[in-house]
Amino acid sequence: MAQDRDKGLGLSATTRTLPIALLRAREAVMDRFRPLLQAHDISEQKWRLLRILQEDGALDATTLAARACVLAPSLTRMLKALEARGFVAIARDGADKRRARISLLPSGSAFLATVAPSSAEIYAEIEARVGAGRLSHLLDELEALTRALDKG
Amino acid sequence: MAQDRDKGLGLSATTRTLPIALLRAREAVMDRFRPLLQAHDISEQKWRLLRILQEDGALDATTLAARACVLAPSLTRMLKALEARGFVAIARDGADKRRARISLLPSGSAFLATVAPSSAEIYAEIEARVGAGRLSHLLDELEALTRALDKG
DNA sequence: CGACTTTGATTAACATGTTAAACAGTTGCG
DNA sequence: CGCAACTGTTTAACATGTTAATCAAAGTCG
Repeated sequence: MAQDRDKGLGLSATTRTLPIALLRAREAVMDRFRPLLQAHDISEQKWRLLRILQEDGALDATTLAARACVLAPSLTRMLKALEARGFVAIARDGADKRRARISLLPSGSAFLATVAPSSAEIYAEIEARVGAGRLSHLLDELEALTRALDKG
Repeated sequence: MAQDRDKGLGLSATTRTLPIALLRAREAVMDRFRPLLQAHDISEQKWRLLRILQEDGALDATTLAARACVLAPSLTRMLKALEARGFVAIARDGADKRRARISLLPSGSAFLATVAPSSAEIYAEIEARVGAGRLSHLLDELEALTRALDKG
């Protein structure tokens, strides 16, 4: 939109650019969750891995990395930690021995069950603050944006 | 929204949660900018610092960190690199010697001018793909979300 | 079959995120 | 004034992001 642009460089005002607006919004959201995750000694990224595994079942490393939005090297390191904690198992695929098959162990599942209620509570608080309809609409728009940019 | 919830833990589907949706959207956007920033040997975060300084003028470290969404320790390290490259100057405030005053140098300004056209071009491509009205609306909603969560 | 390419995962090296601690400068108050 | 609390920045230590390089296992093609 023309009114978002400055005169000098043809760039939008920083508050009206997707990279910064998305970053600030995400920080505002995560600030609400960080105390909970910290209390349970789990990072935001590892929590994401557990959530994806719980939702999709066992996955190979590449798929898990893509769904959780982490890069392969980060995944390797985090999986070691989650394995050491007894939350996941890492096995080699029988058919293709390059592939790692990551699965959620019972104690990982139990951990999810422990933290989930507080997490849902925080999310409900956010939903109440923003408005359920508005939040749902925003998620739709974010999904549309992602799809519009993802390929092509 | 009820249909976003699973039966087991009371958590929303990962694709319908703000943290992951915002992360994926941001990744999709940044994937478009990364090649440009890489070609000019500047990180996404340092580019943000330069943009904020250009927009707001000289700032103290705390304010700059808040606007650019970086933490103080990261800022310290990045400013050293930007100072070494001749893009910014770091001076002590006269009145309060604890405060660092960060200002954009001419060569930093020139660098911004060099990269800006390509950046604007990429942003225009995104705008065309998503739709200008839709994008503007999304930015409004993101700003509203951030404000709704930022304090209280 | 054997050399070449490709693929999935890991390792390496460095930048940034993140929390806690240190440190100097400032403020408040007896 | 002098000491205690506080503030802005830096340092330290470790986790994660990021790219390039490595490695083993599959696939390709002669």
